[in-house]
Amino acid sequence: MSNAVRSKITIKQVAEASGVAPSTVSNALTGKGYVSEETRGRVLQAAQSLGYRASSLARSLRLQQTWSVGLLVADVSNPFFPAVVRGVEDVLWRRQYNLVLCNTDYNKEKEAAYLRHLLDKRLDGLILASTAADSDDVLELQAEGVPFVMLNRRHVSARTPYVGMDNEGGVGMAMDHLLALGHRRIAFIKGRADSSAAEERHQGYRQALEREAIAYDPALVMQGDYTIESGHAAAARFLALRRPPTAIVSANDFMAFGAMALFKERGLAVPSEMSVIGFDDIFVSALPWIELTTVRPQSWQLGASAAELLLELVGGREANRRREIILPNELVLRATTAPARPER
Amino acid sequence: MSNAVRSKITIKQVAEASGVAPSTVSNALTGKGYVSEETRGRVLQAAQSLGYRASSLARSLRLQQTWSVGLLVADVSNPFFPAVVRGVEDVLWRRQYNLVLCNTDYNKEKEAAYLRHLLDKRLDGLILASTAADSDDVLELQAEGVPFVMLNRRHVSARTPYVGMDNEGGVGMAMDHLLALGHRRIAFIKGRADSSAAEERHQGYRQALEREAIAYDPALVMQGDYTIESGHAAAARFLALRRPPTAIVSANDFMAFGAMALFKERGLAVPSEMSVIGFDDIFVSALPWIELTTVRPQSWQLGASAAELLLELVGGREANRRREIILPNELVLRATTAPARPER
DNA sequence: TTGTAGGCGTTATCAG
DNA sequence: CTGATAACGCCTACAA
Repeated sequence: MSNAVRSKITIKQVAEASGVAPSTVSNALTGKGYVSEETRGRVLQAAQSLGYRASSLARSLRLQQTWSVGLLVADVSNPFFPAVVRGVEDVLWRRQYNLVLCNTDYNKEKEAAYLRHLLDKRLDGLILASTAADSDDVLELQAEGVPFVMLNRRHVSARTPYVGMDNEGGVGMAMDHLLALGHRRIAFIKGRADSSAAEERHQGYRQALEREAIAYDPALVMQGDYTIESGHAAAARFLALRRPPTAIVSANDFMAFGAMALFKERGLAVPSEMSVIGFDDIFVSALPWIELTTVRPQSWQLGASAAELLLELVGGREANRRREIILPNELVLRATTAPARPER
Repeated sequence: MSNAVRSKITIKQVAEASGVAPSTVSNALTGKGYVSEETRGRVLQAAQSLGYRASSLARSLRLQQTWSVGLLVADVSNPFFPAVVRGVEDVLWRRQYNLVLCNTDYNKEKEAAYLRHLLDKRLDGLILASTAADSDDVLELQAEGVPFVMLNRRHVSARTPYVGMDNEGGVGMAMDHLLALGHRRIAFIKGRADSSAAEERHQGYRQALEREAIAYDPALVMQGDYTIESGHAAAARFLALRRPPTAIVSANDFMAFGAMALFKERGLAVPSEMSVIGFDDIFVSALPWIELTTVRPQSWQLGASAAELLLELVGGREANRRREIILPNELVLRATTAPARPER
C-alpha cells in the first residue's frame, strides 16, 4: 500500500530496515550463505514491506551474466519467423532468460550494427537466423568467444553450432512426390542467393533430378526473393517457355502463392494443369481456398532447439555436446498436386 | 588480427595502453569532457587497436539507463502483431534502443511474471499490447513510476498513456458499408471479452445499429476468441438461427476466415448469399482466393507511435505532450460484400 | 552466524 | 586539460 516509489529501494535500505549488513540481506535473499532463521525472517519481512527487488543490472555487472540473449531474424513479418521466435522465447521463458529481438531486413550493415550493439550489452548469447552465408561478423563472434548458434543458415567457412532443418531432404520429398506422379518437367523457384538454406534447397532439387537421370535445365530454375511478387514473376517466365513445366516447386510458400495467383489469372487450373508445392507450411497454406501441398518444417522446434543449444553453450558444458542439430521435415499433401498429363 | 579475446578489454586497459587515466579515456571516447586533441588521438588509437568496446552494462548501472524497452504482446504468432512489433522496433532501432519481446499468451500470471522480471532489469520503459483491461499490474506500474504505454488496450480505471486504433469507428465503417448495401440483419463476432479493443469494436456495432434504429438482437452476437475455429463455430450458430443474418462483421480477419470456411462447406455463396467483413487486414486477406473486405488499421504506425510516445516519456518531456493517440482505420473494399437480397 | 572490504566497469565531480 | 575519487547496486571472500 504505502510503498511509495519503491523502484529505488536498494539492498542497503533493506539492510538498515532489518538491522543487518547488506551482505546478510544478500545471503538471506539468495539463500546462499549461512543466515539464522530468525534474521532471514526479519530480512524477508523488511524486503517485502519495502517492496525491494534486487537490480538485475547491478547483479549482472557483478556476476558477469545478463540472462538475456539476442535473436537476429531477417524480418518477423515474414510468417515463417513468428513460430521460430516463439520456440526461442518459450524455452528462454522457462529458464528465466529474456529475448532481445532484432530485425535485420536482410541488410548486412544493419546486422553488423545490431551485433556490435548486442555485444556491448554483454548478452549471454546470440541466435543468428538472418546472417548471410559469407558474413565476416560470424568470424568475429567466434573470435570473441561469444556463445552463439546459427539457425538454418550456415557460414561458408566457419564451423559453428548450428540448428537447421533438412532443406535438401525437404525439397527432395517434394520432388519425389511429383516424380512419382509422373512429372518430368519440374521447375524450381529459388530463394535468396545469399542464404545457405536456399542453396541447400536448390541442391535438393538437383539431386532429385539426378536420381531420376533427368537433365538439369537452367531455364526451369528462377531466382526469387521469398516474396509473393517474385513467385508471380517467376511463374510468368516459366509459362513463357517453349516447353513450360508441368509442375513447380517453390523454395517457400509465399512464392508458391504468387505462382498460383498468376496461374489463376491465366486460367491455368491447379492442380490439373499445373502442380505446385511450397515450403514452410505457413498457416495460410492450410486454408480451404488454398490447400497448398507443402513441406512443413518444425518451426517452433527449430527455435526451441536453438535456444536450448545456446543455453548449454552459455552454461559452458559445450564440450560433451553435439554442435549440430538437423530437424526433419514433413511433406503435407493437400490439393495442389495431381498426376502429370501426357505432354502434348 | 591479434586482438585475441577482446571482449574483456576494459577502460582501465585502454588507459594503461595510452598512458592516461580511465576517466580521461572516458572523456575522450564519449567526447564529453575537455581532452586535448593529442591525447584523444592516443586514446582512440589504443582503444581501436585493443578492440575496446565500453560495457553498456556498467554504463547502465552508472547512468541509470538501459536503452532497452520491453514489449508485451499476447502472441507474435498472431499475424496482427508482427507489423506492430516492427513498428516498435524500427523506431527503437533509430534511437539505438533495444527491444525485449515477451509473449504473454493471454495469460495473466505470465504477464505479471514478465513484468516483474522486466522491472528487475530496470528497462527504461514498457509497451503493453496484451494486458487484460482489469490488470492490477498496470496500477502497480503506475505507482512505481515506470514509463509505459498501453497499446490498443485500455485499463478499466487507470488513466495511462495510450496508443490505439479507432476500434469503434472501424466497425462503424464496416457496418455503414453493409447498411448501405441494404443489409438489416447483420451479425457480429466479438473478440476476447477481456480486452478493451474488443469492447470498443462491439460498441461500434451497437451504435451503427442504433443510428439506423435497428434493434440489437443478442442472438446475432457471438463471442469468439480471435481464432479461425471460433469464427467457424460462430458462423454455424448463426446459420442455425430461424432467421439467419445476411451479413457478418467479425472482430478480426481470422474469425472471418473461419466463418467463410463454414459457408464454403455449407455451399453458401459469399458474397451473393452472405456478406463478410473482417478486421485487421492481415496479408492473407488480400490473396486472390480470399479477397476479404476488411478494416485496415495502421499496424506498423501503431507500434511506431507507441514507441515514440514511450521514448518521450522516458526522456521526461511528458508534461507538454498529448498522452493519447488514436489512429484512424481504412475500410478496404474487396470481394466479400454485396447488396442484400430481399428477405424471403 | 554476521559484518567488512573490495570490486564488477563506467562516468561525474572536483581538485590539481 | 588531466587524474584521483567516489558511486551506481550487488555479491563474495574473508575476518570477526
